[in-house]
Amino acid sequence: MTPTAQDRSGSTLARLARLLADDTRATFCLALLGGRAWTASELARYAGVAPSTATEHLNRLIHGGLLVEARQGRHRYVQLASPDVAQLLEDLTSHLDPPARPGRSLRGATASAALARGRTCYDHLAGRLGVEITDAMTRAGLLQQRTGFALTEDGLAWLTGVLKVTEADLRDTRRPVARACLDWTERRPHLAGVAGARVCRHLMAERWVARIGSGRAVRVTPAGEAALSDLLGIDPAAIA
Amino acid sequence: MTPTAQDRSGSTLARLARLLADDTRATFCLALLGGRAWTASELARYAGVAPSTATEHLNRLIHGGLLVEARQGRHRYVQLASPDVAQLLEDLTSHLDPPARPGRSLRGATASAALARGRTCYDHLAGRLGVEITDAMTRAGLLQQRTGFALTEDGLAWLTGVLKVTEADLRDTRRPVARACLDWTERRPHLAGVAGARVCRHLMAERWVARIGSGRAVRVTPAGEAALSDLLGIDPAAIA
DNA sequence: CCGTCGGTTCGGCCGGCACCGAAGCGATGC
DNA sequence: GCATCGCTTCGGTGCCGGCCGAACCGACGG
Repeated sequence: MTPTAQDRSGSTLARLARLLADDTRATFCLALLGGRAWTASELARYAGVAPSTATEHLNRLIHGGLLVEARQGRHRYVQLASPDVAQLLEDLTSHLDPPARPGRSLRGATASAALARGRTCYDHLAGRLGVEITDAMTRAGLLQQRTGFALTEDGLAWLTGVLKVTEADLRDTRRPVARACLDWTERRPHLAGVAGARVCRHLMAERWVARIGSGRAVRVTPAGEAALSDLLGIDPAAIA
Repeated sequence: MTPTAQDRSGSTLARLARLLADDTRATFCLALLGGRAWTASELARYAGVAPSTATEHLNRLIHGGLLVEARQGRHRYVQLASPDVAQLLEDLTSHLDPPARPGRSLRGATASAALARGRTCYDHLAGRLGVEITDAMTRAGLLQQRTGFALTEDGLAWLTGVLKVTEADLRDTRRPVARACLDWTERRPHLAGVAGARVCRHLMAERWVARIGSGRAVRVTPAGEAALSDLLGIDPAAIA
């Protein structure tokens, strides 16, 4: 026990936690976890606070390094500062209490059902869709989760061959190639990291999955159902 | 944008963050991240608050599910509730600002130097020692970090053969066998998960590493230097 | 050029909460 | 038995920060 020599890290941890310790700011961050940039007033309306209140919160989040802004004309666009921040938020949400299934109103129920079915998690896919793709890749021997979480050699070849991802594109960033992201609704791991981002980008580019409205939710297109069934043997019913 | 249908998750995230959003509570949690159980007054003295204040904080942390208590006579021992909570704290600390090298007083400098050299991170090893072991295992082909983070087949055999860990002991828990834990001082990944815990337990049991005092810091014994050099080819100078 | 709109600044209000000291309580030890 | 010790409970205090509305500013559009 070192009475006086306690490292100053407790207070820096507290400072970080304080940024997320408010309902409104937490709501902002989770909305931004979808990966898109939002304007200040969009967020204000979404969270149900006055514009002036939203301004103060955004200032704190930006100053704290969680968000970055891009001003365009009279608009102030904000988004998560980096994949690092996105991972931080994923980590936190994966430790939250059970998702609380019900869903009160019909609107709420259908909206959260859509999120549970498929959504973006910053730059990769999550929800039942994300888990299903991960499981299919594991069954196909492209991914192994027995002694950790990593692509196999076949998986690496699949990414470069089938998805046309270059080796350099996978490698020269400081992020891990593949990591597990624990799904908040499914309580199961799904593929994140650079590989997860590339899979998501490819599926979006081919229009196999598309965003629903402006939120985080995504749906699989008819062409996507066929392609996923073809590429990974995913039963369309599993992701319907 | 769904004005009213925002999922209630923002407020549960905020509730979790609020538990860590206070200097004193954060200091408690980081102290407990060492893995040992502390009494209430130890923590109070360590954080520099009155016993009554510590009681209130502990109640909140326990009620919030981060800590569990064990009462023995007039003592109240607390520790982290689960490896899950430990991982949550690791995740958070790995996203903190740079460690701020200096270290003002001599006492503070030597104490934090000891922590940087080697420490426990709940149930596995961290600091330069943890990173060095991880790197050595990677060089020896026991671990691969190229396409993710996982033990190799050789690594699995090494654990069961050399470290006498049974397959069942590695498998039948819900935790991943191997995962990366980003080191706060080194900014590099080191081995966590069940495998990390077993390596740490084995090294402690053989008295190759030993705790320094009652905190998180550990040191390598002379026997440990020889064993690590022998088993993994680690240069004693690298972990001195 | 003036109206509108997105965003910001400022003042003021209010609730929550971190802290302490004093008093109380059960366990321990002499 | 009494003194001590670890912990808890309870009042009281003070501060921090989340919220709003009103006024303001700059960008845009007719």
